[in-house]
Amino acid sequence: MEPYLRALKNNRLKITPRRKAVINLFVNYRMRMGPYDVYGKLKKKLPILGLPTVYRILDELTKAGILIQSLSEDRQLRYALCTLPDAHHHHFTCRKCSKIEEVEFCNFKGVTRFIEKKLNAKVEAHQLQIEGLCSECK
Amino acid sequence: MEPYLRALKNNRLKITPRRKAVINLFVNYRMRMGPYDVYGKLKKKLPILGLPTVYRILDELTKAGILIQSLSEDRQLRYALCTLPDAHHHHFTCRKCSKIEEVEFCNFKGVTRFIEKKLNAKVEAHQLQIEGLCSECK
DNA sequence: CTTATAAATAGAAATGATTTCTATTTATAA
DNA sequence: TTATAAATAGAAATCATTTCTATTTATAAG
Repeated sequence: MEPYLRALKNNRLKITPRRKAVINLFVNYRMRMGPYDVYGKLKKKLPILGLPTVYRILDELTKAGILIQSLSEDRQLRYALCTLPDAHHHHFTCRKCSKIEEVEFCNFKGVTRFIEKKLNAKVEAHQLQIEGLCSECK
Repeated sequence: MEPYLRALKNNRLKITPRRKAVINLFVNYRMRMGPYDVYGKLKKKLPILGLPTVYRILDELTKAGILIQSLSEDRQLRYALCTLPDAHHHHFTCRKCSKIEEVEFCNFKGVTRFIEKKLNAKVEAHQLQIEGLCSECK
């Protein structure tokens, strides 16, 4: 918990009960959740809570490097705790339980070389979504 | 044009003026476009045209393998003509002119091996978005 | 410990993409 | 030519997300 609170401070974000509750939720549920999931789970403990607040907090925590975003199949954003905030990496999402695991491996150089040579283009960014079944669900 | 009309027939889709117009648009504009772009461009020639029709046609043409989908930064779907309907491949999108180019290269095996070994998971699908500047825009 | 201030929040309302629904029209196969 | 299922328009509904405004709160300075 402490490193996350430190991250809040580093990003000039006040430590509020709502933000702490959101972080706690992700620490406890190590899966990806969308704004409405978070809202639903927190509403029990914090009856006075607005959905726009959840949207905003998820966005702020992402900018602070505490959460990462991933696109779900319905094109809505889901969030999960990021434990590798600094290194370039990808994420594996379990299609059954929604668990997110970090993948510290990227062999994107080959594709980049191919594109820059064959298409004579400049590659600026890439985003990889990997899905499947985690060790428990398969 | 003929191969696309054949693809319509193969998918039991009637050859209608609207569908032909959408295909024609993508043949002429070799860039990615969203439903509203398509609607705007076609509305000039076909004043009687509904936006839901455009949404539906784009979806049908995608299922028929005539178009491919790509997610734009705002998480909305964009479409482009697919000239490699059968082979697994990825797409490069120019950030400036929206042109889509097909990338006949995929070195996903390395990542898959890494994940299946390290996480003991089963990889079922991957989706790669590559962006940058095309040869003309860079 | 107060207090001042900017930041954070609730709740209502607006926005905007996408889908649904129903009546009408149309492509096409017989 | 005609019957039929498929396609379409246009209005309306849906639903995620954002904006707005008044109120509350974290926190830094005294």
